[in-house]
Amino acid sequence: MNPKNSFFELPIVTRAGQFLARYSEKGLAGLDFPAGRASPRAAKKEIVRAKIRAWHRVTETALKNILAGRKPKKLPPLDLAGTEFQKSVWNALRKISIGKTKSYGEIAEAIGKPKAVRAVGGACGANPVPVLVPCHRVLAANKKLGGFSGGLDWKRSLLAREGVSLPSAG
DNA sequence: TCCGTATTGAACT
DNA sequence: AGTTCAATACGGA
Repeated sequence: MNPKNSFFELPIVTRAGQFLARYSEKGLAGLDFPAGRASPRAAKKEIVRAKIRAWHRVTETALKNILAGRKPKKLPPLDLAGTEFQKSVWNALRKISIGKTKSYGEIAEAIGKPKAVRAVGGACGANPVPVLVPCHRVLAANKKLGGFSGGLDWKRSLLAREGVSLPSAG
């Protein structure tokens, strides 16, 4: 009985595809982009606690709101596994509101380590809960896209949904 | 300890 | 305008 394996994975079906939310006993621990294939292993036989079902409802609503370009009223509790540095970065990311962007350098300054720009990029890539923790709102200094673990198409798409216009070829 | 990284800014062509 | 290079902080092996 590994506590590590006791994650609950539940699908979230949106217009943009089927996301996969992963919950620990403490809250939302991960969110995966649609993988192209609907993973049936998400539907487990295990009894999902009412607690987690409630979180899942909140997650679903929040995710759909963001995909529609609206600010979610409520987020589920987050159980993000990471170092203190990463958590401080993710916390800073959550302060970026819908439709706004910041650069990696600005995030680095926000957490009091202005030189740690590259490390900030690393922490963004390690973000277990994209979209809800808006790692996609971080651009490079010259408004270039930078990178995105879910694929640059997703980053572009998410920003477009929030009304952010990119200077890409324009 | 060494290597890679979703950076950045400056120098060079 | 595109390319290369060094600086820098952090995480994984």
